[in-house]
Amino acid sequence: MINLDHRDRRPLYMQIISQIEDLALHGVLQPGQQLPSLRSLAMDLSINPNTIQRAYMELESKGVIYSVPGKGSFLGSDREKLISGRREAFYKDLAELIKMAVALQIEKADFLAACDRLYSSISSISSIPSIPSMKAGETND
Amino acid sequence: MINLDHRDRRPLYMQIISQIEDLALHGVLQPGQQLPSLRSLAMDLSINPNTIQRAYMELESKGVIYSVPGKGSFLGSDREKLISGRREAFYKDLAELIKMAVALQIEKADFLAACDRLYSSISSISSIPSIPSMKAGETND
DNA sequence: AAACCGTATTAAGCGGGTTAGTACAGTTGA
DNA sequence: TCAACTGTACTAACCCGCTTAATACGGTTT
Repeated sequence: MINLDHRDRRPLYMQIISQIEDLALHGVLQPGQQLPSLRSLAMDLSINPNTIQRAYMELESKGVIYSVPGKGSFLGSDREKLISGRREAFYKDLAELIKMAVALQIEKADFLAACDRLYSSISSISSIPSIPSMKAGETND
Repeated sequence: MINLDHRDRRPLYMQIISQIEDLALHGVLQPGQQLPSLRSLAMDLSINPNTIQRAYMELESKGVIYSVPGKGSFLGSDREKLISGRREAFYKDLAELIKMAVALQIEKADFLAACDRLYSSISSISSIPSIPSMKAGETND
């Protein structure tokens, strides 16, 4: 469900945060759905529970998930807010990237053509997956 | 000449590296031009000479600058290589960003329109400066 | 010779990230 | 009720990358 990349400069807890957000964005995680427990996910990833706790804590403060002592942690219900937040960050990154394009003297037409081409090839690959959904049976509700 | 940003997550030596590369790309630094000495730049930025040393060392290993013991450090002569290296990184970043756009379900047309608009506004602001070029005879400061 | 230059090395400190261990309270199901 | 979960909280220790500090050496310039 979650993959940690040790070549990634970002700390583990940040990787976990963004990957859970990604799963929520792609619909692999559904609103209200229970997340793995601190300890089980920690064991799963072979890292310390405290690291998961930190990720969950920040996810909760961002309003992405909510936790109930004794029960578990669950995905929040506002996917829209998550998307809008991500879009904000996205356009900020885009502006930074275009600054770089200008500095590199990449012509506008060339840049737009590259965007066009890349968008097509990428969108054809990463079609939205049709939700696996965890083991049927006693999952929460 | 160089500004360090303590809010920047990147370490000082990396900020120095990229800023010197930027200066070279924009032509503020000319091929063969002498860079500030380790100690003077360190004093200028109020940091330790070893940090400058590390930045210069990596810049040299990247072929951006070359150093002559007893003389100083100088900008290399291959601006083209620098640009092509940057472009490579640029298109890699662009691909990453577009992946994000697809994930955020930003329509291709909207994305391209945003690129168009942003490019125009950014390029109009950051027109390439017509090289100040320091006073002849005097090395930098 | 003096004042620069880059290079090299060792030691220390700092801070963020991570681990480890423990403890406590709420929930759940047998 | 008891056992096994859950999240929460806290402290101590550790690792590691970054940075500082203090030297030392050899080349260049005037």
